Amino acid sequence: MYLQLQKKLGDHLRAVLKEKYDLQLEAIPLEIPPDIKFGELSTPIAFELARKLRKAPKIIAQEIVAALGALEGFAGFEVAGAGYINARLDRSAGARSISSPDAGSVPASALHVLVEHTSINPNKAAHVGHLRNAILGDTFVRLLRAAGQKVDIQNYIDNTGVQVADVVVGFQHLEGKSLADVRALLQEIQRTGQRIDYYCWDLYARTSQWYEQGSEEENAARKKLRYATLHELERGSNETADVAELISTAVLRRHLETMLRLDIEYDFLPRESEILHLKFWDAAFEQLKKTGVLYFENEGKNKGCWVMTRPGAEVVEGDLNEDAKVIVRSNGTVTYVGKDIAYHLWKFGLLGKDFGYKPFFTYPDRECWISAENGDEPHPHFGGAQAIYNVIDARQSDPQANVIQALRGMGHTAEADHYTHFSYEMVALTPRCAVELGYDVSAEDLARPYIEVSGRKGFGVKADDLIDKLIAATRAEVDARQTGRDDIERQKIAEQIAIGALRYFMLKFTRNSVIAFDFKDALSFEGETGPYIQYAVVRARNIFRKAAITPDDVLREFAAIDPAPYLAGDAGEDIWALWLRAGRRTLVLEQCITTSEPAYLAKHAFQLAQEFNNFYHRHHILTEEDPARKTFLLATAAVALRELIVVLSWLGIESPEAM
RNA sequence: GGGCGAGUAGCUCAACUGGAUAGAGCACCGGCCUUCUAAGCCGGGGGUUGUGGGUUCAAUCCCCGCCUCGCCCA
Repeated sequence: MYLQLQKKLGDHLRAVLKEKYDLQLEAIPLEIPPDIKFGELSTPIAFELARKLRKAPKIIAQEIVAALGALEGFAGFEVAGAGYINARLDRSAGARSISSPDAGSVPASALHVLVEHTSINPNKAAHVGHLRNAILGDTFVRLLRAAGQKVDIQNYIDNTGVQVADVVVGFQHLEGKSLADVRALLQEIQRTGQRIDYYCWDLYARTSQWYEQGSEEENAARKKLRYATLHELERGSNETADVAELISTAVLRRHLETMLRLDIEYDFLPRESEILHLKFWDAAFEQLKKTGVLYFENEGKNKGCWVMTRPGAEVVEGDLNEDAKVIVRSNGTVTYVGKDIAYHLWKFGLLGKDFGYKPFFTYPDRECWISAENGDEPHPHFGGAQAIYNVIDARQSDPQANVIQALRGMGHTAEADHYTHFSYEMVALTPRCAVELGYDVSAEDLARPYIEVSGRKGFGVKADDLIDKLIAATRAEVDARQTGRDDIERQKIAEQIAIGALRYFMLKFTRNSVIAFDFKDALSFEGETGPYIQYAVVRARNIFRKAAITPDDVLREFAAIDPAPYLAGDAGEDIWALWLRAGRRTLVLEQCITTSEPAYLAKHAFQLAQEFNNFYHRHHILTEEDPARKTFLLATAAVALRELIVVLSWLGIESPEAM
């Protein structure tokens, strides 16, 4: 409702300014005033025009208001303060619009987008940092889909990188295991219900330490082993690569299981191994050379390398650019950014090559595919998107900028413009949390506000441990409250609340704020949390259950009464504020998408719940004696309930039947 | 050394991207369960927005300098 009215007022203002002052303005600032007493929409446009028109803002505002006349949906316009123009809505019409069944619907967009998120190295268990990535990515997918876009979800798997190599070194050289031994171990772990990703978590940390624990000669030999292993993985078709394939695939399955607990699914898992073996790079290299993005360096420290100019760098023609980004090293190996350019050409359908596809993981309602050298037929096709979002932490902004720069340099301007590095800050642990987990914390680290999680050190909170802990905590609460429900019902409610708490916790912070993780905050179910919002849903549902009427029926009855008397004056102010908030959903959705910031929707959900709780406390519905007023109050609850459920679902949070 | 991000209430964070009296949660203090579930509601204290300048009718937000912290690149 808000979004349409805002656009309508903006168009009308633009027309009035054109007519009256012959001014063509592209964007007219429209905002929601800090207090309802200033109306529902306002604009400070008169201040902006004061200089141009050489008149006092107040005079301009008065002239504009006089010229605005009447506009459908609005009750009137007025000048306030030093020159604000405030708009008052027609509250009855507003409430009608918000209560209608198709309120907040958006037209389908033709845009085909690709969101990549999660992308955990398949050599260890997922930790809290990965949870932030996956929850942000999954939520953003839901928002794009809510806006009518067609979205493919990809989870890129670096199965031939140094991290997987390290854990393979651990299996082969620290534990002395053969391919057959590893296979047997996997079966044993499966049989006994253990978690291979947990096993690797410890082994990876041990291996990382092992590289530095020996004498100088030993360490040098170990590092050599590390790179020899890495090269075996990249080459493929050897026992070491087979061990890596077994382990990384098993760990990947565990990651998908972990994420499924949070209701996070994927469509396609492109792997580094196929990017290498299907020679994506060779195709990209030709294009990069042809377009002049890459050039061969003949002198300086990058002599013998293929390099590209960094974004924003000022380069003087003919001068040596020592700061250039190396894409192909002098020994002929390709850097990570080089492979990434090839992969991103594929994402936009510009590479001229495709993956093979095989089914990998079955969800209740669909299949998740994985890349393969020789795929199955038939298969769905991925890639060739018009816009992409890469959910990758802020530390990768440099390489991401390089990939965008390369696309732009190759002439793919539209693609570069629709390439979004959806960046976010890391999740760190508070020193207190680290101590609580039993880690050795140096005095220096104890003084810091937070300590970075490190897979190499085995330092962090594993995702499944956190989820388990959350469910145990919510289960204890549910057991105390829901004495009339059986075990299965209680467990389901406990899981819904636990996941709601976790997802909300990861979404309430804006992306560029570092989360200093602490169990006390993450396990909190009061105040600005997921469970607080879920509780508001349950309260609303209880009203309808006790009243033995459905929200839909109430809204049909509501269509027959005039809400004006209940929304007018000071008495109606707080209820009208709740209706207004309910009418703001698409406005917030649009804001979230244009800024790639799901936190705004999380905040909106909380404020909606807060206003509903306030309303719930102030107006006792079931004992209301005036039937028309009762219908009005029930309709208010129905609208709040509908909005809460929709908004929570966009956040990937379920709305429990009871709490 | 270069680049990016951050610094707001005791703590954790917002502030619709330059607008009206800088807001929430937690913590603390005091009230409210015979009512549609208290995972809730109401009230209270708490601020020189790191710092010095500048632009503007208007700056937490933009520009410049400085101080802290974090992360990348070399």
